[in-house]
Amino acid sequence: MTEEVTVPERQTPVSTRERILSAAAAMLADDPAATLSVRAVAQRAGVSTGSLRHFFPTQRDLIDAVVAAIAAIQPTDELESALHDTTRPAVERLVDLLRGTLRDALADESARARLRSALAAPSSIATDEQAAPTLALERLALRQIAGWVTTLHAEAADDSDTGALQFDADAGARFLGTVLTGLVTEQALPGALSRAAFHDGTLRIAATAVLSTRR
Amino acid sequence: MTEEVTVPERQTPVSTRERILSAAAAMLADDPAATLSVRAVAQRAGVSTGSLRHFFPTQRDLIDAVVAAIAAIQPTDELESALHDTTRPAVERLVDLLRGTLRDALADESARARLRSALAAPSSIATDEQAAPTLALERLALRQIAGWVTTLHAEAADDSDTGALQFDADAGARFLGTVLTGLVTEQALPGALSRAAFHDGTLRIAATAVLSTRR
DNA sequence: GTCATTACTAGTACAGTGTGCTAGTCTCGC
DNA sequence: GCGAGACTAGCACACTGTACTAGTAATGAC
Repeated sequence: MTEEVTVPERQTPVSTRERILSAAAAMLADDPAATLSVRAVAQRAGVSTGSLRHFFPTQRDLIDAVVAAIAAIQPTDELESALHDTTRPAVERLVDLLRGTLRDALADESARARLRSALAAPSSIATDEQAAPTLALERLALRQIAGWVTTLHAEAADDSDTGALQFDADAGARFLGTVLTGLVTEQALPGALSRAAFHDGTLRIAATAVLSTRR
Repeated sequence: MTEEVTVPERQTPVSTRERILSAAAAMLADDPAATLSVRAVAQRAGVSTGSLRHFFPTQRDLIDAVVAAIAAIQPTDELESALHDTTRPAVERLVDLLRGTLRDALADESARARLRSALAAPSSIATDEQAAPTLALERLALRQIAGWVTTLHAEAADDSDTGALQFDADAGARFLGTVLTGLVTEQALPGALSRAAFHDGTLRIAATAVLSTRR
């Protein structure tokens, strides 16, 4: 019998499920473009693939759970407070929010490394299945931007004409996301200094475009 | 055509490369979301994976070649002629031009490689001196876009109010360039397939924004 | 108490993926 | 002839997701 150990450890101090989720989240933090392969997550969590598959029968289930967990933690920036400062034009506020997002992205030292690793991925064609983590996180970010756009657009439409028929906040958010991606990429390219001066102009054009979709 | 057969068949009636490409194109026609796995394409083309890999060392090369072949059906030069096709809305024409530019950029493997290597540079701070080539090429592209914008904007301002005070074509071109950069980058990231559907929407927002700078 | 049902863990097996590698064939220039 | 290079074929490796079985621990019924 021996029973030399494990008396308290026997009953999972942290549940296996928790360990799996936190391992997956850590991997996603290391590399947002990670595929979150079942085996890799299980190994990092220190459990077997069988255990993992008991809680998450399919990879999709795992990814959904991880993204949901991350989404639950999402804190609200102080930038958000500027969102409702109605003393300033809506476009200016949106530009501020975008500028803040851009600044955060550029300030992150590892951002460029992650972008590079994503681009250097061996098979970056990747089926949509493999891209699921990336897409899910992207959707999360876009949802936040879409929230800003919806708020500001409703407000703008309020003090002008009724307008804004069939306004598509998702398309606007996606558009703004693309603009930010472009700015981040350009900033990682040579000659960044001479381009930085144009950021505000570009952001203003983009913000104006999204907030004046009436017509 | 009496002699309907086989005289030239002895020596690869259709080159292996052609067969591979047409097989891949056929598979893409069957299912636009097909993954185009190396083995599946080789089997459908009736060649071995080794042969396929001789012509297309990597899956990326294969897909690029297929996309390029499909894209080649519609040459770019005629896009320019569409610039002055006043029967169509200016925004539509600008979207077409941008779409063509984007397509060319995506089909160009060396463009991706350059983007990757530029981002991989350890300290990409790089003085503006070193960045001279990059900036020169960029200026060239932006000048072309600025030309389009100027032409189309002048036309649009013509049939509406005088407007367009202090219109800045350079800022608009730079903005459009950033959008294109963003799209190219996103397309190199995982999940590109599911994002491609939004390209037109994003380009249309951008084009509209640039061409309606009056106020 | 015993015992059965359930929850969980571990590990293996299979089919599929991209890519590296070697060995063979074939054709062309000398 | 014959050597060099283009081409072809196929296997091996390291991955991937998932199905599957076997074993262990906890829980509840009786």
